Amino acid sequence: MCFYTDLMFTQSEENYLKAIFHLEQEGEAGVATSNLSEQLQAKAASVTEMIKKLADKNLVDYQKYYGVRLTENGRKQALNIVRKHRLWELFLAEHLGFKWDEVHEVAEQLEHIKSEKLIDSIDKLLGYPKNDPHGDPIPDKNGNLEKKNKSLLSKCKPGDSGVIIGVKDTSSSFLQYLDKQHIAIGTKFTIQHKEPFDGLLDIDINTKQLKMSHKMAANLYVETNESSS
Amino acid sequence: MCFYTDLMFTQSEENYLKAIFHLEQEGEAGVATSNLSEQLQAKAASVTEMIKKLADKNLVDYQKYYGVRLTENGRKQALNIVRKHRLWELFLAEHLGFKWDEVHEVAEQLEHIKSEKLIDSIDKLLGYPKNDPHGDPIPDKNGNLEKKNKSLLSKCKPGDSGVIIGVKDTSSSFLQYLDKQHIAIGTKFTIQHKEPFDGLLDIDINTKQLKMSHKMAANLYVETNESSS
DNA sequence: TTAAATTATTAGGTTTGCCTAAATTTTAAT
DNA sequence: ATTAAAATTTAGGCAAACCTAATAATTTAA
Repeated sequence: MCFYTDLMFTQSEENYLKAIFHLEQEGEAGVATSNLSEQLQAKAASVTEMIKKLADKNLVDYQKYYGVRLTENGRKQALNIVRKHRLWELFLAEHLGFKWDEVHEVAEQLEHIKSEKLIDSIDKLLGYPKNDPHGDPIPDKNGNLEKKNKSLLSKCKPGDSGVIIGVKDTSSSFLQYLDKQHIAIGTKFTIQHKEPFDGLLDIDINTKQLKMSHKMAANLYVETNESSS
Repeated sequence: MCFYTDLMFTQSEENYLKAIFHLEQEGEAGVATSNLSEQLQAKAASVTEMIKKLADKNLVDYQKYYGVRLTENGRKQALNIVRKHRLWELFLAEHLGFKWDEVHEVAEQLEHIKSEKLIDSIDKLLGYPKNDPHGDPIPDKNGNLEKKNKSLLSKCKPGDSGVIIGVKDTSSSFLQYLDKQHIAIGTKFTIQHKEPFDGLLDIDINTKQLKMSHKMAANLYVETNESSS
């Protein structure tokens, strides 16, 4: 029984909306079938099929062969799912002792629970938080998403200092690697030296001096007070 | 990806297991297709079909035309779902301010989330509780279900006193009616008089004298110190 | 600019879980 | 004991969401 004029969506539809949203965030205007196919671990043919369904429901604009974009309504729905996902992640971390590399998988399931009261209560319990355990912003109830101007640590220059505010790669292996190095959201750093050849950084972090690979730096979002130069 | 030799079940399969479990509790040895059909709001033909699938997976013993019973493994799985349902109900009530008539619907969804760590954490957070908000016992991790000897208030005789320990009907309307009368789990009572004609009770409850219909009394589980008679 | 390679779509299948209608078995009543 | 009623199962379909294989459009590169 569904009392809403506002339709409800299947888990699969929700996953598509979320995937399109994330790929749009990555820059492309017009998300390609192949990218969705990869993101969703489904064959391209399946993606085309679902895209058509979403287009029929006015959740996406679709032009054959030229990819897909969220409509305003589609974006609103996607943001709501992202909101739920990130709130659940934070709940798991803060109230149930999950580590930041453990929250994603379970949140993938919890995000599909249909109860406005439930998610609003979780939001309240958490104190209307702004960011999830990976530093990603949590959309508010109205779909407003804070757009912090974050940059990648790999773009910083010697002399720059700042704070880690997020991770790009959220894989368990990367997050556990960060744990091992005691790097977390909020950790402060100063760049001492950057090797021109391979981008290897000498970086002050946690009162220690560390050699950080370019690959690692390219997966850390930072907020900097740029050095005067 | 499923790492368990122990299979995982679809939501629908889980709902069937749970429904069979509940109907077995109601007494019948051999749950009828028609009862499952009613409980699950599905047509009898659909039930027969699913029963066969569960029988193939050794979750139920099935004899055509003579109903279905859980196997030992089926019972174990059913208890696990019941456990999750009741823990979620209590979590919603205790940590998110849900009223006892609001918890069931959401728990119906949450019970299907697949994460042992999640439910164990909730269990721990709640302090390994023994009962859900309706007074029903919560199976432990090993599938042990406390079997309290509860009886119905409607079976009590004048002079009996005791405590409300559970509700049989868990519909919103009944639960809200109880709220209105300030009757809850733990509420004490003494029966003053019982009308032979229609079972209407004069009952001391909440320091007030109340007329309680037989129908209402037949939906309240109690623990009594029977009057010496 | 045209052919080859890549990408996307269509066509036709599969599985799950539901349905209706028809056939069968059990149960109840005379 | 027989028949009518009720319950159950079988048979055949449908929609969702996936798949493979074949076809078509676009892009790239010679």
